[in-house]
Amino acid sequence: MHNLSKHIKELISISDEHLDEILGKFNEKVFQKREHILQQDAKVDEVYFIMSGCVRTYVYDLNGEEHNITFSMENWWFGDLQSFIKRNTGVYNIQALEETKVLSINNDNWNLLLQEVPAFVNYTRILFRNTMFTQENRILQNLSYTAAERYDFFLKKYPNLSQRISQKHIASYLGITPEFLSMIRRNKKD
Amino acid sequence: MHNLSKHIKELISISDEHLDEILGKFNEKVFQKREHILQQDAKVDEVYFIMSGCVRTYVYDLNGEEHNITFSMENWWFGDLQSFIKRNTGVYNIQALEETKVLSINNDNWNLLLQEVPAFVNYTRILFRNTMFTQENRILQNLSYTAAERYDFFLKKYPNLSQRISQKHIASYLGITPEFLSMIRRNKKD
DNA sequence: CTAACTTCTTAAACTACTTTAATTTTTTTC
DNA sequence: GAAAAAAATTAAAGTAGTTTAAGAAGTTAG
Repeated sequence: MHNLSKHIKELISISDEHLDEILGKFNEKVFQKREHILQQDAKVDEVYFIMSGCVRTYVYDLNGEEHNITFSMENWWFGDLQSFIKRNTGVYNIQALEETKVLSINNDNWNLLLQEVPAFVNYTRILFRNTMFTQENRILQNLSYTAAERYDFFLKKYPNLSQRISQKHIASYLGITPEFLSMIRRNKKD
Repeated sequence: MHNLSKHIKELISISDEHLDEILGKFNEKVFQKREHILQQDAKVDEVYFIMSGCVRTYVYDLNGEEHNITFSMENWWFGDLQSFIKRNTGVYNIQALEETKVLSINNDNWNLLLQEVPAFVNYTRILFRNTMFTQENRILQNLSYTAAERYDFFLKKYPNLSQRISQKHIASYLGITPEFLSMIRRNKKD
């Protein structure tokens, strides 16, 4: 449970009892490489904190093409939060890209913690806030920069991810084809 | 102060005393059409809730071109929240597109409310969460759809905004040139 | 260790979107 | 209410990114 307590303590101040109360609501799970953790239209009852490994969250567009919305790795949260909170069936697909160890929490326990542990309200508040900032920057980049520039930003922001994830998936995350990413990489060498 | 109390009550349950404590920390302000509310590199000490009117938030890219990141109108919050919270100078420019009446709250009062009114923590938590969801959907749309499709989504999501805001600004928000938006509109008529 | 499969690269033809520039329409200002 | 300024339209030429297709390199499974 070590990673998660560290993550919580980095964002808020909290007593050890409250921390234990939070940690007690989580279960450990392991997903194999290529295994699907969530599927579109399926029930969503959990969100996840990653201990080790890496996942991608993606959607299908109207032509049935996949688009990677986000990658998540060690010490990140992931899940279909919109569906989890609104109690709808899922809109995202989430797949493990490596063997991935997580801590999961279900909806009942999530709501219990929100009611009983004010520090958890504050922790998730800061989580949401930080995610909001990250997304704001991504929207800004998509509006303002070319694919080659966005690829450079990606490499700088997630230097180790680019070694762990196929270029096909990175291209999809950047909103371009794998062929065009390949061309960008060739041009960078000169 | 009516709009804001309504907005708060729609998102959380709260006592009248706590609501008054929150509302007491705000000031009314009016910005004229075309007036700048925030400028990049300037000090950011306030965030805003809109009573009436409409603003745009934009950045300059490396070529000095403007890009509209977001429009905000009645009953929405706006501001350079990243800079506000991190106590940095601003990265966004915000301009009133109409005469705009707002309630403003400064950083000291914001932090006071977070410390003294647990309901305010919860309220801002839900604000951040909803913004996160909106941004997630926008990223998804930018990855998956053509400019013409994104324009349709925009019209459906903000039907009245398109009458209040110039096409130049809508084009910038969609990440295309005004000329191309003009062509999209012409093709829609046939 | 080899076969089967998936990913990556290259290149040529194509399309969505941009750029430039000129004209028309709308809005602002005095 | 006329003059000036800003926004919208149109069209032609140009460019960033896609599509298609084929071969090379890397990964996975038996």
